Amino acid sequence: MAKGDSGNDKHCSNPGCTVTYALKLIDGKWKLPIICTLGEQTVRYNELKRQIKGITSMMLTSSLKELEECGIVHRKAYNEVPPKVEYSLTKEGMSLTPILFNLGLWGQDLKCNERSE
Amino acid sequence: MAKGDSGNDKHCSNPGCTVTYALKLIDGKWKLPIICTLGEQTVRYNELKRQIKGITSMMLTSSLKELEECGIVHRKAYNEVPPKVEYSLTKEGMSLTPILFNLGLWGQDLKCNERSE
DNA sequence: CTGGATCCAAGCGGATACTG
DNA sequence: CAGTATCCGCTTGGATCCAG
Repeated sequence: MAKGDSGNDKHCSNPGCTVTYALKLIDGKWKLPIICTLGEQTVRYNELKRQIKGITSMMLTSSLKELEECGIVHRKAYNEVPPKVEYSLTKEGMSLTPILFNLGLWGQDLKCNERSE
Repeated sequence: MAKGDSGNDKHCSNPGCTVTYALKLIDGKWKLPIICTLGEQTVRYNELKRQIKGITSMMLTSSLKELEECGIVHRKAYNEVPPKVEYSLTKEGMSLTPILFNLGLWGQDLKCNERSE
C-alpha cells in the first residue's frame, strides 16, 4: 500500500500478502518453540533456555529480539544484580495461538493422507 | 507419535506440533505464491511461470513437486506432444486458504503496530 | 512445453569463547 | 544471569545450460 514493496508481492491475491509478512515473523527454527513455551506465562531467559532443548544463547537472544521488535513478545528487564529478564507474549502474540492451532489441525489432516501413499 | 521424530518436537505444547509440520509444507520462497496463483483454478506449468514473477523453472518444478507430494497440489499430465501439464489445488490445499487468510489478518494487525515505534 | 542437472553465492543457524 | 562476538558449515535458492 505504501512504500516497502520490494517488487513481487502481488502473488497472494487474497489478503494482499500480509500472509507472507506474518509467516516471516514466525520464521526461523526457534520462533515457534519460543512462542509455545511462553504460552500464557512469563518466563525468564535461562528458564526458556532450559526448556527449549538444543537452543543456544545466541539463537535464543536473537530470536527473542526479533519477536520483540515485531510486537509478539514482551521483554521486561529488572535493574538488579544478578540480572533478571522476563519474557512473555503480548496480546498480539497470544492472538496467534488460535490461528496456529487451526494450522496444526490442517497439518494433522495432511499428515494422515501421507500414509496412504 | 510414531517414528520420524528427530528429537525435539515437544515444544509446541498445544497441538503436538503439527504446526511445525504444517509450516514446513508451505515453507520456501515460492510455495505461497504458487498456492495463491493456483487459487481455485487449474493452471499450466508455463502459465504459472509467467504469472509468478521471478521464479525459475527449477524452483517452480521442485516447489510443485513438494506441494504435490504432501497433497496440497494436484498434477495432471496429458500424454501429448507437445507436453501439457495442469496444476491445481487439492481440496486439502484449498482448505488452507481460510487459515492463511486469518494469518494474513493477524499479520496486518502487527504491521500497523510497527509504525507506532 | 515441461522439466532436469550442475555450479555457485548468500544467509541461517551451530559451536565456542567471552563479558557486564 | 543474561547476553555478545567470531568463525564456519550446511542448506536454500539463483543462473545457466541441457533434454525428452
